[in-house]
Amino acid sequence: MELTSTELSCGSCALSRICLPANLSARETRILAGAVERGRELQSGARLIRAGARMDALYVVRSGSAKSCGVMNDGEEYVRAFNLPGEVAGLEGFADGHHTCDLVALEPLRYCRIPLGRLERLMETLPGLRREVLRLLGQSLEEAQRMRTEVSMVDARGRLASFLVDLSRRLERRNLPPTHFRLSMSRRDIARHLGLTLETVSRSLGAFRSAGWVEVRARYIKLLQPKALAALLAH
Amino acid sequence: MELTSTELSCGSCALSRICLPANLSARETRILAGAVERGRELQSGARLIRAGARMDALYVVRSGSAKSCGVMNDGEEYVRAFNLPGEVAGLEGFADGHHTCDLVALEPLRYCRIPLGRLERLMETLPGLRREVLRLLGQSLEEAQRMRTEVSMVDARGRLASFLVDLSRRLERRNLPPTHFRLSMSRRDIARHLGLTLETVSRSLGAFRSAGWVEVRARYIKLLQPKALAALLAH
DNA sequence: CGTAAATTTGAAGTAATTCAAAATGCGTGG
DNA sequence: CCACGCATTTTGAATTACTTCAAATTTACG
Repeated sequence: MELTSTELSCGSCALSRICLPANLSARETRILAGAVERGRELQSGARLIRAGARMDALYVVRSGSAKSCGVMNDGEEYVRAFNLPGEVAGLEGFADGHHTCDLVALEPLRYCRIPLGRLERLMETLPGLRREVLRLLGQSLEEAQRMRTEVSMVDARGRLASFLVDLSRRLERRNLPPTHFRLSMSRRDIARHLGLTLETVSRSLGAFRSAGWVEVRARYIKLLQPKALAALLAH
Repeated sequence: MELTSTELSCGSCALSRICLPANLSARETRILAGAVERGRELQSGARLIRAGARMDALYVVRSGSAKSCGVMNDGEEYVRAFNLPGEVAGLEGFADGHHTCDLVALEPLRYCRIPLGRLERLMETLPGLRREVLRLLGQSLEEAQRMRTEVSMVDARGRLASFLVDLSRRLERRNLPPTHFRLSMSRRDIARHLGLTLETVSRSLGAFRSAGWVEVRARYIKLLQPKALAALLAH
């Protein structure tokens, strides 16, 4: 039906400026849209991707949020990334065709799915898509490497500040309030992401609160002085 | 001259099983080789890539070794990776067309260079090359994410053990002695790579020596009990 | 409204850092 | 070849940021 197909098309999606089609021509976007499958709504805790599974598609968060996570051999969980709407997950599967971490919904989640076979065939003919996939991979790589040096060189407060400022920026890009938001992830998830314990995350947040930089009520965060947080990053 | 062109061709390069052509057909390798430029020998300390520079090519170490590094805003150096022969550097530039870290020779270094324009044109027609570049990016991403969780979850000795075991594996793949090698990087470089201080690296190596797991004489390392080191990783 | 989960707060312990000095290795020129 | 001097590495002692363990408090949800 006309309406449904309009809803499905990337061209009319609110995320198109952020998502994979961001830098594609209208024509390329239309063709890509033909390969995109829309997933049904998943509930919090649902697993979109499982570590070890064959990589059969790219997944894009459409609404809600997710974490890319796994467990170390000692059973400890780690969190590689949090995924907001428009962000592509599962790219690490390009390494050997298998995923190495789970993708877990943090709240009710809708997503799009681009089967790998169709993506590869489209990349053959669409140079823009080719460039975009490379850009996406490069961006994820850059981000992972930046996070790596951050975890090893910056102290707990610096890392938490960086996390909050980065999240704020990403929300802003999505036209969501950048200074007044709800964390969809637990303190434990944040800690596992930043290489800290949940107690240290809580204490650092407490320090920001005491300094008057943020307002914290459970998972609701208000950034009162984002610049003070950003200043922590400059060291 | 015939000889020179033979030397230049990827097909006859000793690294072809490890390098970019690893999974390419003979035909694709031949075509790719036509786009590869051979750099002159650089001396230790020379900078192949500069952070901030426009990404104009992919660089591959042909002999010697290099580090991918940069400086934090507080002036501290960090080391994202060490690059051995056959390893491609500068992939993070795909993010926005600019490099974000330097590539510095750790010893006399020879390299190959694949201009980006030619690479992109070749990817248009060579599906194998396309897949290989994606694989390479995926692998770098996976590696960066793995390192990130390692830095945040594993203690100093575990990280150093992981570094030595990984290096050993990479040397082995290159038909170099995996248990008896010379480190081309300083303790400081290793520390900056693992998110430690050089003193901690030295002390951890000392602990391995005391345990009879390694023999250390300056930069010469002999792995006496690689399995003991590998066991540290399993936690 | 009540119970389990999540978060905060507290106190003690520890691995790694920092600062400092000694020892070793390495290249250079006598 | 050996001696010199500088850079790297090792070793030592004190400090500290973060963790760990434990308990109180708040929040979420049936």
